[in-house]
Amino acid sequence: MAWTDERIDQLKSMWEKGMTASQIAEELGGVSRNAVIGKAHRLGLQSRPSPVREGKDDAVVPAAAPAEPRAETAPRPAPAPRVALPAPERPAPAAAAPDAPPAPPQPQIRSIGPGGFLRQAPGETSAPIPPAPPRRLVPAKPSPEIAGKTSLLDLNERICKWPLGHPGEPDFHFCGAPVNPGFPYCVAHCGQAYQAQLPRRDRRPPPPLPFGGPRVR
DNA sequence: CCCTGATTCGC
DNA sequence: GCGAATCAGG
Repeated sequence: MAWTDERIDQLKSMWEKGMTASQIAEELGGVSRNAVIGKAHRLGLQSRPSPVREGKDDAVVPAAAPAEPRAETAPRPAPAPRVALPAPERPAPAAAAPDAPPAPPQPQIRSIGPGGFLRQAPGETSAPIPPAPPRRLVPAKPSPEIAGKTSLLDLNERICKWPLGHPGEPDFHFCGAPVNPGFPYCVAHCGQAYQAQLPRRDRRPPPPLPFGGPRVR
C-alpha cells in the first residue's frame, strides 16, 4: 500500500490526535504499526512519550549535562499536555486599573460534562458551541446473549475461530480457546477441521444425496 | 504475555 | 523511502 497524499494526511491527523501507531495502522489499513511509526518519523512528526525513551532523568539532566553526547539529535522539548484546560481561576477583569491595557480574551470557567462536552460557563449567555471532542468510534456490543462469549469482534490471530451456533442466532459466537499454533483453530477444533487424506481406494464414496448434491470428483 | 514508540538496516 | 526486525520499557 502506497503512501498517498491522502493517507499521509490521515496519518498526520491521527498521530497528532494522539492515537497510537497501532490504531492508526488499523484505521488506515494495509500498513503495519511499524510502517506507521517509520513514516511518522520520516515525516518529522513530533515524537511522543515512549515507554523506552524516558527511562532516566531525575535531577541528573539539569545537574551535569551541558555537554551533548549526541550533537545530531535536537533536544526534544517536554511533550505538551494533550489537553489544555482553561485555568481554574482567574482574577476579575481589571476594573480598578484604568491605565491597564484591555484585558485579553479571558478563558471561561467551564467544567467537563459527561461525554466530554464543555459545559456552558456560569453567566455565559451565548452557547459556547463546544467542539465535540474527537472520539474513537467503537462498535457497540451486539447483544446481551453474547456477553462473555467470543464475538466476531474479538477474533484475532491467537484465538480459535471455530464458530458455535449459526450466524444470525442471538448467541452465535466463536470458540475463543487458544489456537493450535499455526492454525486458526484450537487443537480440538483442528481435529474436526482437518482430516488426513486417505488413499483413494480407502475412500468411501459419499452416499447419494436425495437432491443430487454437489458433484464429487 | 500483552502493549507502547524508537531505531536500525536491508531492500 | 519503506517497513520488518529488533530493542527497550510499561
